[in-house]
Amino acid sequence: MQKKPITIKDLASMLGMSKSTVSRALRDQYDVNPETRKKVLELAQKLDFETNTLAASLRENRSYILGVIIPSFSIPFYSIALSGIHAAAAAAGYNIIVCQSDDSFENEQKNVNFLMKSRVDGILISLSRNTTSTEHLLRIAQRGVPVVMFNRVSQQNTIPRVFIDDYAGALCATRHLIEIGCRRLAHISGPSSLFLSQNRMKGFEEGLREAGLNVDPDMIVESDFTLESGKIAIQKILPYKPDALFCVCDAVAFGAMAIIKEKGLRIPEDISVAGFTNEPLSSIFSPSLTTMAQPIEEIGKAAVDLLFEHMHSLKNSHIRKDIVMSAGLIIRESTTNKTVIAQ
Amino acid sequence: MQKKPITIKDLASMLGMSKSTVSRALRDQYDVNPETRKKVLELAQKLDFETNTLAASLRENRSYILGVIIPSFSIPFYSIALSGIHAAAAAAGYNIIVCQSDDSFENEQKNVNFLMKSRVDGILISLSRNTTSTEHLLRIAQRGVPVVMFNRVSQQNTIPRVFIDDYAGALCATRHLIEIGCRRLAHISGPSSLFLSQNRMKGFEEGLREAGLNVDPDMIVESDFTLESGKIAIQKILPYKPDALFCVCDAVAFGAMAIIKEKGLRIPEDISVAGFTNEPLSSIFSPSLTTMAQPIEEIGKAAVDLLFEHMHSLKNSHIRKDIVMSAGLIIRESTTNKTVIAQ
DNA sequence: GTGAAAGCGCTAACAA
DNA sequence: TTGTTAGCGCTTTCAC
Repeated sequence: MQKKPITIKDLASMLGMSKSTVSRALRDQYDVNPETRKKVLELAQKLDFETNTLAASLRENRSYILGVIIPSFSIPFYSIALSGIHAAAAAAGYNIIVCQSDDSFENEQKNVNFLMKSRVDGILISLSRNTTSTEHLLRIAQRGVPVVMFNRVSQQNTIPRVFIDDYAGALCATRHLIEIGCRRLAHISGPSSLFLSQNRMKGFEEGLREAGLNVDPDMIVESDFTLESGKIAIQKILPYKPDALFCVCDAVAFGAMAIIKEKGLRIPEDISVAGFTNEPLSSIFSPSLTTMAQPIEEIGKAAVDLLFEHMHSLKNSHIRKDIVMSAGLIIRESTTNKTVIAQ
Repeated sequence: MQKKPITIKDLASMLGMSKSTVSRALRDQYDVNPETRKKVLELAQKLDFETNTLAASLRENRSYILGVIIPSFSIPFYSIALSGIHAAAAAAGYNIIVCQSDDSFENEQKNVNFLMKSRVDGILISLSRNTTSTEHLLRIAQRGVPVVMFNRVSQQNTIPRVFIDDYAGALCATRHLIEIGCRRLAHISGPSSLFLSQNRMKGFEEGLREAGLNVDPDMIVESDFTLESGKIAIQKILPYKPDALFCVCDAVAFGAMAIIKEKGLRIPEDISVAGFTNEPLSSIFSPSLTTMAQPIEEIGKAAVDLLFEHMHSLKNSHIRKDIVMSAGLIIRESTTNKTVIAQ
């Protein structure tokens, strides 16, 4: 059973002063006699007093808490992004509540409602795979709670966004594959409902077109970002004998590579493989994985910064709408150009 | 700027009834005229009313929120454990606030204080590497807020714990390495301050003793669970020519294997490698990694269950103290017994 | 520099 | 079944 915690009222009566004086002494923004403050702080320390933030938030009408909604804790990208978000929020005196949608739109709506009920001061969200509308977000934005989408953002840009230029990144990776001599390029895409997947797909297709290559629908298979889905997708593609594979993310590439090796094909000699994200393990996988590196922690930090801009903005000040970052090509063994190496 | 949200008072005045009736109608545990309830719910729906949980929690003296403290979001184990914790908590109508200590004792204490100030109903914690005392936890337990340690638990058992039998797991892995013919066994351990590391180390040592092998201190090097630290540790060990390596976790094993391969040594022919955890990638790493599989989500769920037991327990009821689970050996390529295979 | 008093939004006696 | 009232712990006018 929970014991009744000490309150400022307790402190006040023990010290023979009023609640208000104790309250003021506890924070350092008011004129309080140094003597008085000292006494208060000493007793508070001694009795392990802790301000009830529930009460303070209720009174102040702000909680110093940010809500974060992610598809899943288990996706490495979000683990890292959360570190960045947590750090940036903490630096500004904010704490975070993290919810996961499990890629369900219904859960995502529930998460939003929960965060609203909890009176968070702002919300960061990476959309679920099944989210097709952003009405639930517009609604809360209209209620005055700022929202920022990050990574998995929607196409419509009424709500500020922080994301990677996925189109350019995919184009870059595709050009690289073509430059090293590949001609039969395959792509394992992400869920087609996501703007992010669409853009990486478009970048891939543009890369092919640029080089005068055909886009073969049989060589494009959808995944759900998981290792397992990568394994399944590549099996559908292999019969068409690709000489290169561009994957929507590293995890999918890992799964695909496992199967490719299992079938006795060599990477990169028979098939070159490129991923997207640059997960920690991609540098030590065998072969190490060529990939488009994303500044993950920075994305998290940027999302928090942008949220603060919108939280503190006056009506007429100039604030950023979107922040677009770029991914950088890291060439590793999975796409090494054997001809070049031989020289 | 945040607009004033609708309150029950607003609803009451619009409907011409009292706050309490509205409050009662909104929850379904009171006798309220079905007609009345219907009207209230309809208006609430229409106006997007959302109970202010800050106020409700303050009044009810309970928040329906569990606090979770983990060393880092970026450790895969915790990503998965969080999924389990989140699901188990949600099933019981609880939400979670997650804090990371970044393996700093100071941060851990700050996290505890923050959660106490936020009036969470219970706390789940995996200790930071630098936590040597559990006084901060005993203090809050005494204040009536139940605490459960999971995974990284302390040796002292005043506080309920959920953990793996690390000693038995390590012993099992070590026996396996010896059974396949290895004689010069090395160990990359975790931070020696952690009970978990100590137990895995003891299990390793016992395995050697059982087989009449010496424990060579030069072949035991400490890591901090990261891939990088595994790379560094193995370099110190290689000069002593081990024929087997037992790592405190899979990430460390991945790092070590990368270096072993770089040096031109073969796995498992020259060195067999075993890990601990069974991370998703260990099955598709090259070579795939032999490891002690942990039921990670179940650990998270068990921790939540145990916390609820302590939260709801009457003084005299029988409640569990510790929950100990066991890890299971998964044999893969990194320790394949070549002699056997050749048959 | 300090105190008295009101009120944030909600729930729960107690009355009616 | 519904209303009245008090109060959770805090901050903040407004006096003094």
